[in-house]
Order: sequence, then C-alpha cells, then structure tokens
Amino acid sequence: MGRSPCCAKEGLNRGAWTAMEDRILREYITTHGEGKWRNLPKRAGLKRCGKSCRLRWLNYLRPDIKRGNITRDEEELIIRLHKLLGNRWSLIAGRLLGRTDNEIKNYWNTNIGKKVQDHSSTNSEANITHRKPPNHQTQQKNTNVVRTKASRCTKVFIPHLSQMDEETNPTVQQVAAPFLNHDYYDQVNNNDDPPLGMMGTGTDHQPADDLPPFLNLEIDDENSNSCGFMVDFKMDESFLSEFLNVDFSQLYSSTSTANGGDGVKAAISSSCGDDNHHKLHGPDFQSSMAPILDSELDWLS
DNA sequence: AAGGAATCCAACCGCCAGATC
DNA sequence: TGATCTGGCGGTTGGATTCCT
Repeated sequence: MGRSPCCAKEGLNRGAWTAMEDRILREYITTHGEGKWRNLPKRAGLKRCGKSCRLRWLNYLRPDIKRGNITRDEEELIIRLHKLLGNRWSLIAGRLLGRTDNEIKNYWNTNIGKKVQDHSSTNSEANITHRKPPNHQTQQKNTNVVRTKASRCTKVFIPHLSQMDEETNPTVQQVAAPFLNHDYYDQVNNNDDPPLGMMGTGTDHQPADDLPPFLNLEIDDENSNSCGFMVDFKMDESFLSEFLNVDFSQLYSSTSTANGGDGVKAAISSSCGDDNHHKLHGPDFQSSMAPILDSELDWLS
C-alpha cells in the first residue's frame, strides 16, 4: 500500500502564487515559524498543498533570499562545486549565501550546463548530432564527482604493502600505510561485531578506532589471505565538512598529476591517514578548491 | 507587426531517508 | 519491528517572456 498523498488535491489552488497568498504564508511563518507543513495550509487558511507552501517559502519568500543575477564569482563557485558534487543542488546552494537549490539548478540548466554541453560537443566527434533542449539535458558523466548523503560511494581495494610499487605509486603508499598495520589487521579479524556505520556488504569487520569518522575499512573477503583492504567512504554532511576543510593546495602540489579526480582522491586519503591531518586545514573553501579544479575549468573562462 | 521558436524559471511530481508511532 | 508520516531532494513541466525571422 502506497503512502497517502500529503494533502487532498481537490479544491486546492495550483500554479502561480498570488500576492495575497504570499502575504498570508509569510505572516503565518513569521508568527509560528517553519515546519509542520502538512497542517500549515489549513491553519493559515491557504488553499494550497503543504508541500507547495514549503517550496514557496524556501524558494521565494524567505527573508534571506538573495535576489538578482548570479555574479561571476558565484558562477565560478557553482561550477567548482558541481564538478565536485554533481547535481547535489541543495549542497551547492548551502555554500552560496541566499541562493536556493532551485535557482542554482535552473541557472545551471539554462546557462552553465549549456556551456558544458557546447564544450563537450565541440570536443567530441561523436557528439555532432543536434543538441537536446536544456530540460532534457542528460546527466553529466562526471567521474570525479563526490557522492554524498549515505550513498555507498565506492570501495577501493588497497593491496598488501608488499604488492605496491613504492617508486611508481608513492601517493597510494603514503595513503595506505597508516591503515596497513598488524594491530589493525588483528583487530579486524578477531572481532565478531558488525561494523559501525558500515553499509551494504560489510560482514564481520569493524573500523579502527582512530580512523576519521567518514572513513570505514574492511578486509576484502576474497583477498583476506593477502591482507587486502577495502576502503569505504561514508559520505554525508559531516564528511563534506571535513572534506571542505582540507587544504587541497598543499596536496595538489604534492601530486604529480593536475587531474582533479586524482587530486581529490588523494586529498581525501591523505587527510584521513596522515598525521598532518590537522595542519592541512585551509583558510577558505574557494582558495582550497581552486588549484584542483582550475585546470579543468580553464576552457570556461 | 505577427507568429513561431527558444529560453527562462516558478512550481509540480515522485521518490527517498529519517523520524515517529 | 514494521507501517506511516514528514521533510527534503532532484528531475521535469509548462506558462510567461524574449528573441528571431
């Protein structure tokens, strides 16, 4: 049995909001505060769905909404954040004071997304067919996007220390070393408790106590004899907060490639296992992210 | 000036996850 | 513990506006 609709649809107004409706909603929320959206229309005397009221308030009536065109700085920040987060409009909006997720989403679809599409079409011989309208823009094939919100991002298999090529892959070596110690391996193998915060396929493993909160480790079942590890990132807001506090510029300079994805991956890893974690905190988000993504954004400027 | 095409953007829809019962 | 409620999110729609011929 499906869930009941948030409100009965009969007799409710739809479409554009009138000035009177806006005034009623604004006054009600000013007096009673946000929340309880389901009951709000009835209490406020609005013939609107609660969901519609919430949307109207969040996207239009809130006093802290910033009106006017997206500035050049804001656009650059949106591009950087989208490169990092993908279509996580609410997260992106959270980093732009006064802008709503809906506004940013619309702006992306009508402005930036077009540029991206044009750029990719000029760079791809296979993409010479007519352009789809913005509304039907396909999801970007953004392989470097950080997925957040409790979605199991990926598992990264880190082979045993001896299997690594220290000369050709020092970054992975540095990243894995703090985790690949015998104490942790014993702890994992001898514990019957299920992993805390482990999602999906975890069985009888447990993350080490000294790991950062957004990182889980588990022994790969198929490779347990060779001491293989699976790294599982727990991507949520707390992860994002820590992630955004990393000074990527230092990492950028230490990685051999200017590739944004590699830089980001290395940044995550290094900030986790490195003793220097606490001194990697950078001054502000934009300056921290800039070096990583600049190389991929040059064409936009 | 007219009308069709293109674009913009507020609003809607369906789904999901966490909270609550 | 499962069902239901609630808030939130991303994708999509469609009316209004602007542009183009």
